Amino acid sequence: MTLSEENYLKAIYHLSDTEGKGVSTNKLAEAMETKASSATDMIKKLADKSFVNYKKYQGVKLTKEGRLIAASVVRKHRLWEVFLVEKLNFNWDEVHEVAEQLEHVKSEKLIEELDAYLDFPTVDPHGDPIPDKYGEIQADKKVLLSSLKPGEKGICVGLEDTSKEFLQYLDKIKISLGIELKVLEKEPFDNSVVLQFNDQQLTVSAFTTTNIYVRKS
Amino acid sequence: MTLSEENYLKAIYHLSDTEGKGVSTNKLAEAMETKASSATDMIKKLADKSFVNYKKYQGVKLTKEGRLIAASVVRKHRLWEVFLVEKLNFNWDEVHEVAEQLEHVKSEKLIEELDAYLDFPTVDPHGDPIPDKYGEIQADKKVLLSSLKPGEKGICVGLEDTSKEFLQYLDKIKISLGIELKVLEKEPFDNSVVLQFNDQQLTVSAFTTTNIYVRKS
DNA sequence: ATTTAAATTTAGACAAATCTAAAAATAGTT
DNA sequence: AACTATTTTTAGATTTGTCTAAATTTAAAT
Ligand SMILES: [Mn+2]
Ligand SMILES: [Mn+2]
Ligand SMILES: [Mn+2]
Ligand SMILES: [Mn+2]
Repeated sequence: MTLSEENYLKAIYHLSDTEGKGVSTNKLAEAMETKASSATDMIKKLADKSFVNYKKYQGVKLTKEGRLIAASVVRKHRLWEVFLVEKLNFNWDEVHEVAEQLEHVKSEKLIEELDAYLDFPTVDPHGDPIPDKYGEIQADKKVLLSSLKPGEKGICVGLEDTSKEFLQYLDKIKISLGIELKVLEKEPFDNSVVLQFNDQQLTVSAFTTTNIYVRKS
Repeated sequence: MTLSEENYLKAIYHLSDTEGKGVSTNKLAEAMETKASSATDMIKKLADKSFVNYKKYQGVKLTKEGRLIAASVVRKHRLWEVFLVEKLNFNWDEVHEVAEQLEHVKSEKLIEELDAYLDFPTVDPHGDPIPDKYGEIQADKKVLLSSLKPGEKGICVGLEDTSKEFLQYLDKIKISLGIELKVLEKEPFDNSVVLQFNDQQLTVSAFTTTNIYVRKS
């Protein structure tokens, strides 16, 4: 596995929705910040190695083998993110670039020992689940904050958008994983929401409520 | 800096003796496990970027800038080796291959935080010094075990050969860094040496005594 | 059912890092 | 000093991953 192959498999993994449709060449190229022709080239190579199933013009789907490799890269990425935050004083908006590099280090022992050293975490610093060594993730019944009705409460357990900008915004308004959010009011006009948490009230935009996952409480 | 450029600079760094002579193309190619023609190609590229001084047929020398980059890679390599041994239960003969990968991860914060997390170690698990962030290493007045005369004692502080085989041999005979070795006898015939340590006596070969560094005690 | 637009693939080129084989330079030896 | 052996460089080819531009296929719209 080359670095590039791993990154493409990871991108296909993230773009694969649960429905049966394959990932389109354009979507893949966009995710990889490259051109569609380059994506086509790589798709062919991955298909040759039978990490993906590919029919011309029909998009790609991961094979069982390809999905395992992709999940293993995601596992490493997220374990390293935990390490950076828990042990090396990184903030949650600083870990991604470094984890992008660390996820490609090859050593079975390294990742298993790291997992143990971190006490077998199940989620990364952004609330995303960490696949086990067989590529399995235990699904969490989380819902978007925007789905809560006024009066309902939920614990913040994850994010849809994990961009640096959004993470820094959440830092600023003091929303972090584990915090309990109560929906006080919804403004039908623009779908903004008044939240209560930490003994304060704050109005947030529809963007914010559709990018935060909660477990109802 | 590409991965390949970093590895070549590191190889030149390790091959540079204190005398003024440059590193020969053949020596460099051998160290990189590649062909001389490939080494020449890379030397030209590094010279273009002024990381080395190069005159055809005269070998290469690192410039100040090249030496700093090489030292930084060595610093990362050795810090990661410490991490693997101290935190992740690696043995000293298992760390090198993984450190070869980790040394190329780019993040100023990562390496400085790792350094602090490890409590600013000065040597790696094999006793090799860790350059500081400016590429400086404080030289240790260590001598080869073979230079001790019968009756003299020394603390084991480093190794010349850090191959897996030698490390595993040292594990087997229970010699590790920090242990005190006393030379009881030298056999002129084959330069084998009778050592006393840990309340036991053991005869070791000339190879062993010329690949262990001690600080006289 | 054509025509137009969008998505996708192909063809050909390029940079990085490597190789083999051949040429050139240096070092060692008579 | 001339010849030989070794070292080093050059020339040309190869692989990987990328690009642009053109051709092809599919989807959408008359
Ligand atoms: Mn990430
Ligand atoms: Mn994450
Ligand atoms: Mn090492
Ligand atoms: Mn070492």
